Amino acid sequence: MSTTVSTSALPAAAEAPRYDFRSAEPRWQAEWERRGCFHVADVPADGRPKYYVLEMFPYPSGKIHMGHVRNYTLGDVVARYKRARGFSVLHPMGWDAFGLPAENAARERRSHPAKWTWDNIAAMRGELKRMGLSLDWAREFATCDPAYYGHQQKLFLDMLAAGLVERRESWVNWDPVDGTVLANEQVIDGRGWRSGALVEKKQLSQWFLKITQFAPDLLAALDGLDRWPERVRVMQANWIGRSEGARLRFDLATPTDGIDAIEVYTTRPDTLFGMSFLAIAPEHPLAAGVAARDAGAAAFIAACRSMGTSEAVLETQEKRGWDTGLRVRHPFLPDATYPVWIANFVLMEYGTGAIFGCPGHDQRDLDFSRKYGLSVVPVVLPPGEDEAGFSIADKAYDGPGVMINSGFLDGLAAPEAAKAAAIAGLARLGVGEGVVNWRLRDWGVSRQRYWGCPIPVIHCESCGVVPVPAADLPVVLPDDVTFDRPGNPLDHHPTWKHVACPACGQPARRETDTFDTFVDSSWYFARYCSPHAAEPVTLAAAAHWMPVDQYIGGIEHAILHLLYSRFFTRALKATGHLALDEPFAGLFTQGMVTHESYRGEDGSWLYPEEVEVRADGTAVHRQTGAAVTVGRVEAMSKSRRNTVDPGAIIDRFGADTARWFILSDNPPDRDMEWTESGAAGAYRFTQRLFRLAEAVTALPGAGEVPDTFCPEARGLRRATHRAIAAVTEALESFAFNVAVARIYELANAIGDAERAPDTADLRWARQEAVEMAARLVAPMLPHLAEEILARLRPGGALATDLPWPEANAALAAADTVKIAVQVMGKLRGTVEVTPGAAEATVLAAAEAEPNVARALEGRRVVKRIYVANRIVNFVLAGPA
RNA sequence: GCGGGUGUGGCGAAAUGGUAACCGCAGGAGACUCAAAAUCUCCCGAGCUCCGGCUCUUGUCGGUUCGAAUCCGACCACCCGCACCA
Repeated sequence: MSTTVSTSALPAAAEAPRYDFRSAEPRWQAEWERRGCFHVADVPADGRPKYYVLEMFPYPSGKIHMGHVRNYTLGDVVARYKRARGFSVLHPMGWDAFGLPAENAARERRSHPAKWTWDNIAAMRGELKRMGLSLDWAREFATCDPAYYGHQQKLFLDMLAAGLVERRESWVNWDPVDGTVLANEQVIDGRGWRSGALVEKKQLSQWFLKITQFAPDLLAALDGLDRWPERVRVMQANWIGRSEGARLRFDLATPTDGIDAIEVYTTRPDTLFGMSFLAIAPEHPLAAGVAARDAGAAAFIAACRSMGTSEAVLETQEKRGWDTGLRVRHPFLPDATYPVWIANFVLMEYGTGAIFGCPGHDQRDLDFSRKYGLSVVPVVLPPGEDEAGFSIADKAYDGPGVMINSGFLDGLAAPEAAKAAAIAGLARLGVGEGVVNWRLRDWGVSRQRYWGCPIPVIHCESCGVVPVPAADLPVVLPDDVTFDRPGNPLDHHPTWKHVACPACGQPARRETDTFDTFVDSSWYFARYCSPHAAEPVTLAAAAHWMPVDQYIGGIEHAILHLLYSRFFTRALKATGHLALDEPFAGLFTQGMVTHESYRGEDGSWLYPEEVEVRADGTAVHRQTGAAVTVGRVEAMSKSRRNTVDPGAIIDRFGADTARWFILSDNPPDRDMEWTESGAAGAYRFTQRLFRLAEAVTALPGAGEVPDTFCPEARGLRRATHRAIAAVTEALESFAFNVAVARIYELANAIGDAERAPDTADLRWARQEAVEMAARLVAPMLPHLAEEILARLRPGGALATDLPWPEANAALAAADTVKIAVQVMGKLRGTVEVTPGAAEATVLAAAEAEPNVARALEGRRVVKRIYVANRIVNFVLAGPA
């Protein structure tokens, strides 16, 4: 016989639970709203210290998912806890509302992106409100509202005036069928993800925000972000990618097409004497000239261009090249010349788009040289090798050593000393210099889309690019657009783009590109400080609330969103809109929510609610009874159908249960597995806590604090005050699962006290314990906490408004402590003594413990270790 | 390849130099019940046991220490990020 642990084991609606969350949760949500509990002013005058809690705002897809529930639960616990600790807490919510899904929906369902988006927002707002989050809803905004994006246009124009914006040509992935630019991740196997058309590399004029201008500071300031996860800082540092090297010029033996030299960037100028070729990127200007004369070169370049940019292709791609026939002179060896190749592994976007090849000490260069029979000269001798016997086989050596075969560098230590000498040598000759290079590139923000913030400029034939005058902002998206043909609807609109030039009044053309949606999310945290202000950011409000004290979201935003926001904050400072550099003082990255996946006999994915999982781990289809294969536990995804709908969970168990299970399961930075049994267990606890509380509230009041307490009452008070201390510590350190465990212990202690004889002092202690339990769970189970406190103290303060309880250390202290007694590090017994007992007393008791005494018998004790209130260890002489 | 992380009962985990496994989930036994659900009680790392205890156990091997899940070194496995970055 197998029992089920599936949804059928859940309480039927017919049996009324004693704690009726269905009536309590909406009732308390309405009460909080009525009292304005979570509302704060833009610039508060109440003198309380501020705390800004922010969770990454959601994209309005139409439904919240478990990842949202986890994210907003974590943030809400922090917000409610900090509020109880006396902070004035800013905890806002809004919508990251621009983006492609709205346009796709428009194409597929003939629904307008605006309507689709606002409908989704309304639906998701309702779902979020059911979670009982302590949000200041008066601050809500959506980035697709001109009231928001108009300010964004102003910020852009100010950045433009400050020289932080540039218009320039750049290579993009172009989908010729959809008539739009694709992001790298939208190119799959060289084809557009939606049209399936072969993607072309095309040069387009695009707007760039000059994030590279801040690269040094964005890197250096990472050190100060001590409340950020180490791995996020490492990821950002890698992304910014600082490297030290040299830029140097190689003169062409014969100038060609008016070009007489090639500039190269290298991090290893010390290996210059090991050079055997020079390679340029297929997009390098010199390559175009070569291709014009050499059909083979032209064909090679064309092949590289169609190769695609996907990682999989790059990874497996063989190193290939084309000899241009040109030769360059070596800066240090005027008589030596080297061939110039076009190579598929040289990137135009990094460094100068040209490298010198040193096959002895770079694996790529070695692979290339072996393929085309180029020379390999070792110039760094590894420690312990002798010069005569050392040669390079199929493994380049990139470690430290001593310079050989390198003229004036011979004998120097590689890489550092030799690098410095080589750079000095290049500088002396006037052909190169030491430089710092960055991997970070400027941020291209132009998108050929409708559903985004219009870029507020006008193109005039005579005046060039003219900013839209501030008085004409916002530049509002037209409503009457069609999606019946490919390309950007803004560009197709009959009238929208035709305007008079603000400078000369002649007919001109509006910019029809819109911003990358990452722009929208790069300053929303600042707008929350004064969401209704006439200016984008109010300095006084931002000065009060910024930075965000605790930011919470997914690790998937570790680089782009967080880096862009850090850049934007600096850019806003440079344009006078903000007065700080770092937007997020503390960052927490949560793990994903996962679930088992299920497949039917025909291999199709099944939703969890279609499946009945038996206790032995096998599963069947609920309707058909057919066998179901239980698959891996994976991140919830629609395609695998291993999703659980938060709305359904809240219907069945209530918001508190969903919150409690999410918090209790494991540490919040790890992936958690959503299970039906775990959710049911959390539900049982909410009922149990309510029942324990009700048993106490049903008793007559216990009155004044008793003078003395019986041992049971003392024990309960000890459990209560220990729980206060432990839960406080756990919440401070984001160890919510530990906080939950300590609350279970307190509940167990309350349950034990129920079975002890009912004395007045125990009754008092039980009331104290129940009250404290309610206040300790309030950040996690806010509705249940209110319900319990309202019964315990009718007409009293809301749990939401009570200060955080203080533990009484004297009450938490134990009457006796159990001390472990070890002999040679092995546990042989325990002794119970009063806390702080004299060392001699404890040692005597330890030696007298029968099992310890037996272990000590006939042996000489050479050392007695005593750690107060913890442990005794006897060290014996000689062998056993 | 480089960088970061993780590894503890059947499962999620706790303990960050001092009695390994708190708390929960799953499981087992019992109470209540005509019965079930709910609830409550007890058991629950492995092996041995003369029932006093003993031995083993935190990925593996070594080291430091009176004492190591915890600190150090080497290795193994898995996860994540980055990458022809010159």
